[in-house]
Amino acid sequence: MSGSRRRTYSSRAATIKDVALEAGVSPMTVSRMINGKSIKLSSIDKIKKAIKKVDYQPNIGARRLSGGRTYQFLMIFSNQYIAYFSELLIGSMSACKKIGYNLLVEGVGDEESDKKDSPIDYDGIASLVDRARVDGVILLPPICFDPVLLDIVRDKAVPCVRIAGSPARDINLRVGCDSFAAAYDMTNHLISLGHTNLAFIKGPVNYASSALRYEGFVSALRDSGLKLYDSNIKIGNYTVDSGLECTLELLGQENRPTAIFAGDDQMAAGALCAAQKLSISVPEQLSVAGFDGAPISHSVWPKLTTIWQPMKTMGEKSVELLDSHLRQLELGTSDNVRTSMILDYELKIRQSTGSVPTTR
Amino acid sequence: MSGSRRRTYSSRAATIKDVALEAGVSPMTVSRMINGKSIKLSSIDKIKKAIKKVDYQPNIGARRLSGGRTYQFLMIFSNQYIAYFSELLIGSMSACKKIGYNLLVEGVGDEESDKKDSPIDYDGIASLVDRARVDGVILLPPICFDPVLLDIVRDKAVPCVRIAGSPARDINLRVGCDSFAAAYDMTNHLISLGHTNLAFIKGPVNYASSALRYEGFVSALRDSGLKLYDSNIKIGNYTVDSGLECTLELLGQENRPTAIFAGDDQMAAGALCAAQKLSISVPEQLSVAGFDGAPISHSVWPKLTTIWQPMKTMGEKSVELLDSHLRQLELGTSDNVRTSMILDYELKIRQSTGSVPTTR
DNA sequence: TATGAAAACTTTAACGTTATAATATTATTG
DNA sequence: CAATAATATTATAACGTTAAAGTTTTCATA
Repeated sequence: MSGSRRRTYSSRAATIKDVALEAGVSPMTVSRMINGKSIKLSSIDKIKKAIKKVDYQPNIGARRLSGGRTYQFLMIFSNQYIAYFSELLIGSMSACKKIGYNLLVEGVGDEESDKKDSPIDYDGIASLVDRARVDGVILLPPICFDPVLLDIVRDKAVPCVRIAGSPARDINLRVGCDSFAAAYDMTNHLISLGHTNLAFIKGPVNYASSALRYEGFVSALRDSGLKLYDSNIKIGNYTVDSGLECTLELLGQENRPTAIFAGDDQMAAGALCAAQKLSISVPEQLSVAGFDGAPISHSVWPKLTTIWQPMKTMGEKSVELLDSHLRQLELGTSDNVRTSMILDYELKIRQSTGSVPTTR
Repeated sequence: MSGSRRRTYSSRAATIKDVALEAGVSPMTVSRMINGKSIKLSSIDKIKKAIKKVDYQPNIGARRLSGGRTYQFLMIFSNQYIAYFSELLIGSMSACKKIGYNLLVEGVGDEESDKKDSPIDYDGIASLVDRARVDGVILLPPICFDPVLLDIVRDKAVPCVRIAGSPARDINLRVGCDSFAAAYDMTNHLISLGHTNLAFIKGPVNYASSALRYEGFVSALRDSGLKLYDSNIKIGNYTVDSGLECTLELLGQENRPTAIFAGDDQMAAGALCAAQKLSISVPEQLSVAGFDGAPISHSVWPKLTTIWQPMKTMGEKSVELLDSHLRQLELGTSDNVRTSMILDYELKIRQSTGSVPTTR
């Protein structure tokens, strides 16, 4: 009975038993407390103190083994938009660590960004949810718009958070920014610089975010009484190359715009490339704006004026949302769940936008 | 006795017991087999078949609870070089999934890339290794060069893989590319284009990778009998801005180089910015080469000629190396451990390098 | 062939948590 | 205030694996 049987570690981590002993209650009461079940007020205090005193942290292995949960969330991202997710991932991971969860990460789609069609391995995802028995799923854009994937998630009846533009379908957990308002603000920034001939490069048509950003752009123009030329609307696919293509078209036109608002930073970077190719200087002769606040936005020259989104926080919040949702499910408390979280964005004015050229 | 007591899932995952029953041996034999202990040949076959038949996958929670291991690795990266690690991370995660491990991820240093000094929270790391009881640590560059961190890892006696340039100190597990050879090759590529006046932008002096890349450059010059001007060596810090600064200096000189080899892609991107600022066209008037094959290398225009490194594979291999090291430790088999893995790089010739300008 | 040592295997108990069921306490009602 | 209902607590068993100890088999040697 002299201590632990097998552990070779020098020090032993505190267990729930230690807490119980310290607080003078049974281990089960401590467990109930940790899991948010109802507890006598007097006990709550004692247990909290005891937890702090013995520096207790739940053993995830034991929890998983005993309980119905797996204490794992699954984050699904698109291999085509890796840049997007580093910060999100970091945020989610740190939030997971806090609540004693593990985060699985799965990339879907083809890794070559060249290939147009990305055959997603739906069966793979489905079986992953089955085998790994994750307690929740986090869907990153753009796959959070994928109808097949959404159906799978719904069929598996696994809680799911979408990180993205708009509320949609049966999945009601969501973290995002107000894309419409952000695009509206950015457009007004351009208008305030004196631009009257503005162009917009949309993202893929089947992404909800594309539409919202575009609508914000259109609304701002309308509210300022500015005309929107059809020829100033191009459709890209959130890649540098597509931004370059679209911009070449835009700048090759008769009635050339003085400002280009790209639906994301990749395409905005492409726009910069195009301008450079044509020896058009930014921002003197052309203003370029992006969206996302991706790393690339300050790796190019001039640095991109863009809409910065709190990616790390979005990652954190998505985990917290899942967690509170699970608690609600468990307790049977219904309805008063917060299902949607809209976070603040920031309009980052940098060097790629400037006042409208006087002569032309 | 009617089935499981509490699980609410519809189907039950196969356990080691099921395998044992199917194979006609005891669960313990199956366990021993899975953990690489010596087993009779005849049994191996039966058990393998049984595992496949019942579709068995070890329950990580139970393993962790029972055994001495935690089945967790910790990956430590620098917040200042996030772009670096997405692919590495993905590789490591997928390898972890294969061997039933979890991957914790921890960023250190300040997140603002502006700040010059990055106060690393060493105590935080130390306590993380303590509390989380990770079975192994993966150190990404540049923190794999940090002497304090290396000391901590050694003191904790936790197995550690370094992903980086050179073998060093007491930590002998390592995955990387041959930086010297890669830089040598790249330099030869530039020389083969006719350049004779080459410049190099080094990374921070205390990073081993910086030195190796630089040495490769120097050697190639020497082997071709080319002169290396002191004024053509600048020191940056692996950021776009520093690349821009250094390049402005280089191009402001009397004896202006026709090719600039930057120690990494970020600085190479900065070099492109500088050229653009000075209206020097790349590659017509100036060739620029990078190193790493980072995402940014094909987000700029012209696309960067660079040394592509198999980041994803490096991530995978680092996990596999840790795993086999742990097995060796457990079995007591010594010495014949593979401690270092050098992977192939690729010289990606893209648009930022071209033949030496004829007139100047 | 008997003997002992090594190798392969099995039994038992334990890891730390929570589900369930049984018990104790508190609150509510007639 | 007794009786009942509601709430809070506790005891027990189980989750799936592996360490340690005990048992059998295999193999080499006397």
